[in-house]
Amino acid sequence: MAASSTPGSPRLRRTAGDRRAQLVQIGLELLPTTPVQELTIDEVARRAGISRSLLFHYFATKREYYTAVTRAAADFMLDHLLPSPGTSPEEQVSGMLDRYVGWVETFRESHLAFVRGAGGGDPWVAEVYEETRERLVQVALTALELPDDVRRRQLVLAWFAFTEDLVGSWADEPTMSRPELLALLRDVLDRLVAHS
Amino acid sequence: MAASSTPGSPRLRRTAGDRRAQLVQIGLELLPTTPVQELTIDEVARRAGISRSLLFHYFATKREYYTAVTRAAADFMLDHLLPSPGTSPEEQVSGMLDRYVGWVETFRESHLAFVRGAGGGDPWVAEVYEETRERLVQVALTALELPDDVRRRQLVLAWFAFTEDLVGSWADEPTMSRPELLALLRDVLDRLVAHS
DNA sequence: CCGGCTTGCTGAGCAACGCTCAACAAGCTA
DNA sequence: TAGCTTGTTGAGCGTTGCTCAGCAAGCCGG
Repeated sequence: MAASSTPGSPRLRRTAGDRRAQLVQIGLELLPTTPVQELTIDEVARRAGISRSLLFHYFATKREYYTAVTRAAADFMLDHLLPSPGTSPEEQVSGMLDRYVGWVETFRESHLAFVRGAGGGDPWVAEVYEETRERLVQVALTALELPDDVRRRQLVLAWFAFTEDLVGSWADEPTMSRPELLALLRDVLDRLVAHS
Repeated sequence: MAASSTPGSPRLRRTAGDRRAQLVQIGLELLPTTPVQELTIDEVARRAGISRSLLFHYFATKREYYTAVTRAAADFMLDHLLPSPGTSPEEQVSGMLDRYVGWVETFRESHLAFVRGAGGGDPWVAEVYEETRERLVQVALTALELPDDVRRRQLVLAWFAFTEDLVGSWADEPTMSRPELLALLRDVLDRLVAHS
C-alpha cells in the first residue's frame, strides 16, 4: 500500500477517477479502526502520499469525503446481501437473512463501525445508513410478496433494528446455534408481518 | 438564562458544585439541537459567561464534559422510567413501557439526540448509552421475575432496540393507536422471553 | 483593619485540523 | 515546440481543543 509515497518517484499523476477510488479505498481501510468523525484529512492524505489540498480538490468538504466512504461501505454490503433474481421468494428472504448473519460474522468490526458511525452525530452519514436500511426492507417486502404500506414498513424496519442488535451480540457471545438464530429471527418477522 | 453574562456585574464567583451543575445544564439544553460531537467548548463557555479555560478546570477534556452531559441525560430518563417499588411485577413492566412511550412522545428531539449521539463515534458516550440500556433490561427482567441468563439478556436487549426504533417511527407517523402499540410491544416481549 | 491563604477564574498562546488560493508542472495535442 | 488542460502543491488563515502562569474574590487568624 501507499506505493506512491516513496520519495524517489518523481511524482505520479493519476486520473481523476483513480484518485477518487484510491481515496475512498483508504477510507474504507481506515473505517474499522477509526470512528468516522475522527478520520482526519491529514492521515488520509499521508497514506495516499498526496497533499491535503488535493483531497479537497476531489471532495469539497470533509463531510463530503466520509459520506462517500460510508456510501461505498453500504453499497459493498448491499451487493453482498441482495438476492440473485432467479430464486424463489421464500428462498430470497431466508437467503438474505443468512447472508446478513454471515456478513456480520465475517466483517465484525467493520460492520460495527458502519452501524456506529452511521448512528453518530452527522446527519449526512445517518442518511446513508437510513437509505440502506430502507432499501433492504423494500427488497424484503417485495420478496415476501406483501404490499408495503407505511405500517408494515415501520414494523419490518424495527424488526431489522432487532436483528442488527441480536446478531451483533450473538456474534460476540453465541447463546444458540446458527440455525436456531436464523429460525428465531425469521419467526419474529413472520409474526410481525402477519400482525398487519 | 445566562444572567452572569451581563457586563455590569463585577465578576461573580460560584462554588465548584454550582458551576459544574450549570455547565452540565447548559449541555443538556444544547443537546437537542446540537449533535454531541459538534458541541463546542467556546459556545458552552459563552453561554455560561465564563472563559474557555474555566471549563477545562472542571472537565479535563471535552470528551469528559459531554460524557458527563450524556450521563446526566441518561439519569434523567432513568429516573422517569424506573418503576416505583411498591407496585406489582406485572404493573412494573407495563408501567415502564407506557412511560417510555410517553417519554419519546414528550422529549421527541432530545431523545433522538440522545440515542443518536450515543451510537455515534465516541466510545465513551456509547458506553453510557449501553449502561443505560442494560440497567433498563436488568430492571425489566427482575420485574418479570425471570432469571437473567446471558441469552435472555440478549433477547431483551434486542427487543429494546426493536422498541426504540418502532416507537420512534410511530411517534413520527402513528400507524396504530397507542394501546395497540403497547400491546404489540408487550406481546413481542412475552413471546421472546417465553422462547428461552 | 490587615496580611495571608485557598481556589475560582482569566488571557495569552500553542498545536492540530478543516479549508482556501495562487501558482506549478505532467502529459496530451496541434 | 508551443499551448492547453488539469492533476498537484505549499503557504497560510480561522477555528477549536487544551495549557499555563498568574490575577483576584472571599474567608481566615491576628
